Amino acid sequence: MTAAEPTGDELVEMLAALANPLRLRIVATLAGGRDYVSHLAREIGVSRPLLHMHLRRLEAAGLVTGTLELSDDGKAMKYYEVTGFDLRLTAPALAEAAKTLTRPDPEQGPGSKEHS
Amino acid sequence: MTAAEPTGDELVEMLAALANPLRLRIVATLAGGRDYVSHLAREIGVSRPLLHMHLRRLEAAGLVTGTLELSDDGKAMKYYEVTGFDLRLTAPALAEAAKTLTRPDPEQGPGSKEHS
DNA sequence: CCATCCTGTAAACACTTCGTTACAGGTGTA
DNA sequence: TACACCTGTAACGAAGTGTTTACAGGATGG
Repeated sequence: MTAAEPTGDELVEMLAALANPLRLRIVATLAGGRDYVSHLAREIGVSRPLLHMHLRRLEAAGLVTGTLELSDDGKAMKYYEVTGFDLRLTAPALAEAAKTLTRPDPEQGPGSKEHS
Repeated sequence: MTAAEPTGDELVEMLAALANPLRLRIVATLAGGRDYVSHLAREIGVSRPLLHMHLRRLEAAGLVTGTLELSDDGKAMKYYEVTGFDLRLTAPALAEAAKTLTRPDPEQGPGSKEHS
């Protein structure tokens, strides 16, 4: 497997996703086995809408994946599980990743607010 | 040396410090050698006050260290350099770190806004 | 039909973060 | 004196983030 190194932008997104106590706990809990949203919310002790938002961020960063499945009694249940990520954070590694950063300063889409 | 694993809270702080394009670039630049604030600001292309703020965050997270030195012509110059951090981010490692999390939900200081 | 379980999303608010501008001081040199 | 460096910090606005509450639907079982 040996996942390819992420780009600078992807790395920032991953780090931002993990840089939150609640999201860190979500990943930690999922590391113990897959689970569906409502149950996971009860397990951790947060509201479902809140968990839903955090899971979206974690999934966007590629740290977890969700699959919609049907239970025996026909309910639609979304199961999440952790991906096999493996990041190494050292100064040289970060220097390498920084080479592929595309947004050093917040630049928005073209044609929005050009001055003279 | 083999730095001891940080606590969950410390890990979150480190990740939050690195989860920013500009700060990532700062660490990347310092990985190439120590530098003082004003020069580093010109190098990267940001204002000094802004760089100052980011350096404080990086230092608070233990990723860089700053030392105030006197140059040959007597100017006070603050040199920053990266520390020898080495973090491994995997699901099991995060699960281990999450055990030492002390702030699952944002709790602010006491006596601020108690209701009846 | 009503209750209970699952999903998703939008509105509103508090709070933090990011960035600029402006100011404070220090030293050494023309 | 004025200028060119260096440091630090406070004030302010813009933008992003985290959280709650409320609402939308679909499927099963009494």
